[in-house]
Amino acid sequence: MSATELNERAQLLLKNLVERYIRDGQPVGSRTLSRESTMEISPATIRNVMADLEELGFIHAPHTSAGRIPTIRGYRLFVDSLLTIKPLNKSVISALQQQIGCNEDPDKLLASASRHLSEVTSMAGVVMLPRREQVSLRQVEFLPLSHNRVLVILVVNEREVQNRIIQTQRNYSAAELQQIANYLNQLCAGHDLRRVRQTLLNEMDDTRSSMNQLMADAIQMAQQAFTEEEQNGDYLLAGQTNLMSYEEMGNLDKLRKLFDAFNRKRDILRLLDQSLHADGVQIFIGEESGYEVLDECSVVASPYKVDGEVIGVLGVIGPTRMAYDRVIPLVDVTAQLLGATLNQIK
Amino acid sequence: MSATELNERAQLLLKNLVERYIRDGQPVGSRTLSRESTMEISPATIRNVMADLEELGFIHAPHTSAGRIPTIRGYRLFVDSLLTIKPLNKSVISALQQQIGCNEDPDKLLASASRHLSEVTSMAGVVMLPRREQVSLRQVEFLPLSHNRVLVILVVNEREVQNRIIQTQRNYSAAELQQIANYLNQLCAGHDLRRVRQTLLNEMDDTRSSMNQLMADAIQMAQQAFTEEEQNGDYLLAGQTNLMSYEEMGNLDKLRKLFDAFNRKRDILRLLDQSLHADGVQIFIGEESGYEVLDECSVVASPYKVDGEVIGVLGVIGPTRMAYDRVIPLVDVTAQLLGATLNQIK
DNA sequence: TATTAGCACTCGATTTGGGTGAGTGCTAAT
DNA sequence: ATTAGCACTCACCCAAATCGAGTGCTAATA
Repeated sequence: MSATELNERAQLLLKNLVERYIRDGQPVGSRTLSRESTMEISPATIRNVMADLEELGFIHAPHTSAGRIPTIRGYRLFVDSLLTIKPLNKSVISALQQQIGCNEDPDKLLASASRHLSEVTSMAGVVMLPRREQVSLRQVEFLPLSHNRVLVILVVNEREVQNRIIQTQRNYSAAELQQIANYLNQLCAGHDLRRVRQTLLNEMDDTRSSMNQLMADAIQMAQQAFTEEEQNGDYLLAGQTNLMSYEEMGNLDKLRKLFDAFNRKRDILRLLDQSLHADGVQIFIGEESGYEVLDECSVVASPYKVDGEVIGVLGVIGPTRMAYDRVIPLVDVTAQLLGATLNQIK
Repeated sequence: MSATELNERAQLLLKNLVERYIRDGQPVGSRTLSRESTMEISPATIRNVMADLEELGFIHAPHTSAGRIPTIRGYRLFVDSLLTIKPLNKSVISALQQQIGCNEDPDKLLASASRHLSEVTSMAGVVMLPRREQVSLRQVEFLPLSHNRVLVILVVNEREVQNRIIQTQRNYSAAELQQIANYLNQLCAGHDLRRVRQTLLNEMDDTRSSMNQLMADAIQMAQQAFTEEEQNGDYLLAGQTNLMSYEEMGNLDKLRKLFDAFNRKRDILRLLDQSLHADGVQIFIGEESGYEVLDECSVVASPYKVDGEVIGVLGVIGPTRMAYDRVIPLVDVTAQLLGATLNQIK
C-alpha cells in the first residue's frame, strides 16, 4: 500500500491531481488532468489510474459524477515523496529578516514572528514561547506589600523578568527583605532554578537549628517564590481570522470549536510539543494530529534553536488544502531566522 | 418624536414586541402580539398601532408580509424607558463574588472577571486594564546586558512590575548601574512617574556642568526608561467565540471584521473610553457606537472604581438582540465586585 | 370615535421539476 | 496496454407553483 506500489505514472498523476486541487479547490476530473498533465494520456486511461488510486485510498470522489480529491493518505504521500519544494525568493527572506529582526525585546520578537507567519501564509501563525530546560537565576528582589504579602521579582536567563506574589507568616520590613534577597542572590545567582530549589532544601536541613531565623525565613520564602507556576508552556497566535476566509472552514460550528481549542491552548500545545524533539519541519495533516478539531486542518511546524538547543516550536495552522510547497520553506526559514535573532539579542 | 408622543398602550405594545423579538428572534406579527399581550386588543387594532410605531421609526418590517422588528431607535426607547430590569438572584451574585473574588493577583482577577462576564451572558466579556492617572514609582533597578543595553525594572503603584530594555552610550558595570539606581530611587521613590520625568529634566540642566558624569548618565538613562511606551490602554477579552453562535452573526465576513477589530483593539478601546467618565452602566446599541463593525452589536459597559476613582471599564459585547434586562444588572454588579475586590487586594 | 371583523393582497420561503454539464464506469476497438 | 464511445449519475441552476404568515384597507360595530 505504499508509494512503491505505484508506478511512476500513477505517482505523477497523483502529484498533478493534488497540485491542481490545492490550486483551485475543485474536485479534479480525468479530462482536466489529461489536459493539465505534461504527459499525453487520454482521459480514459487516467480514469483507470484514478480508479486504482482510489482503491489504494489516495484519492476519493465526493460523489459519483464528480472529480477526485486527495485523501489524508494522498496528501501524506504527496508531501512525503512527490512534493517539489519551491525555493524561496531571496528578497522574501531578506524582507522577513528585516521585519522580524528589528526587534530588541524578545517578547515582541516572538509576536512579530507569529504575525509575519500568518501574513505571508494567509493562515494562522503560532509561536510557542521559548522553554529552556535550564532556567538560570540572575537576581531576586523582594518588596513588602500589605497583609503579609511580598512581591518577588525574579530575573532569569539574563534578561527575562518574572514576578509573583507570595504569602508570608509574618510581616517583614523592607530592610529584612533586603537582607534576605542579598543572602539568596549570593547563594543562588547564576544557577539553574531547579538546582537552586534543591540547594535550598538541603540548606534548610542544615539551617534549621543553627542559623538565625531570618535566613530560615529566606529559604522558606524562596521555596515559595521558586515554585514554578504550573506553566505547561504557552504560545502566541496571530491571524486566526485568516482561517475564516477558507470555504472549507465554512462550517461555523467547526470553526468555533477550532477557535475554542486555540483559547484552551492545551491541545495545540501538545501537538506542538511533538515537534519539540523533532528535527526540521514537521507536518500534521488533518486527523493525523489526533485532535478532532484539527481534522480539516494541517499544521506545519518547526523547532527553533538558540545555542544549538531547541527551545521552542513555531508554525502555521491552515486548511488541509494549503500550498505546502510554499508554506514548508517559509516555516523553515522563519524558524531559523527567529533562532538566529534570539541568539543575537541574547 | 419622543416617548411622550406615544400613549401608554403604544408603549406597552412596543415593550411587548421588543421583549418577544429578543426572546425568539422572529419578526413579531400582530396576531402573536395580540395573543401574547396581557391587554386584550384585536390584531387589527395592533396593526394600526404598529403602523404608527413604524412611522415614528421605532419598528420596521423587513418586508411587506413579515412581522415587525425593533429599529435601533426602538431598542433605545426600550432600554431607556420601557425596560424592567430583572433584579439579580442573590445566589448569582454570591457565586460571581466567589469566583471572581478568589484571586490574589490583579491580572488574574481581571482575566477572571472578563471570563465570567462572558460565561454568564453567553456573549463576549471585556475588561479594560486599569489606567490610573497617577502612576507612582516605587523602585527602579538596572541590570547590564550585552551590547550596551540595560534591562530596567520598574515597580510602580506599589506592586506592578514593568520592564524594558534601553540602549546606552557606553558600557556600564553592574556597580555603576547600582549607583545610578540608588541615586534615582532616592530622588524619585514614591513620586508620580510624570512628575519624575519633569524633575529629571530640571535636574539635567542643573547637573550638566557641576555633577559628575555618572549622574548625568543616570538622568539620561532614566529619561529613556520612564518614557512611557505608547500605551493607549489595553483590554482583556473572553468568549469571543460565543458570538459565533448567534445567527445574526451568520455572515462570516462581518464576523471576521468584528474579530479583526477585537485584535486591532483601537476602536473597541475608544468606545470603552467613552464609558470611562460616565457614571453607571452605559449602552451602545448597534450603529450608535459609531463603529461600522459594531453595527449589529450592542455594548453594555460600566466603569469600575478603586478608591472612588474610576480606573477602568468592563462590559459585554453581543448582538443587538440581547437580553438587556439580565445583562445590564450583571455588568453593573460585576463592575462593583471587581472594584471592591481590587480595593481589597490593593 | 375607537375598535374590530373581513378580505384581498404581498412576498419570502419552500417545493417541484426540467435542463445542463462535468464526470464516471464499462465495453469494445485499436 | 490504451483509447474511443456511450450510457449513466448527480450536483447545480433556474423557473414555476404552492404555501402561509402577515399586511393595509374598508366597512361594520359598540
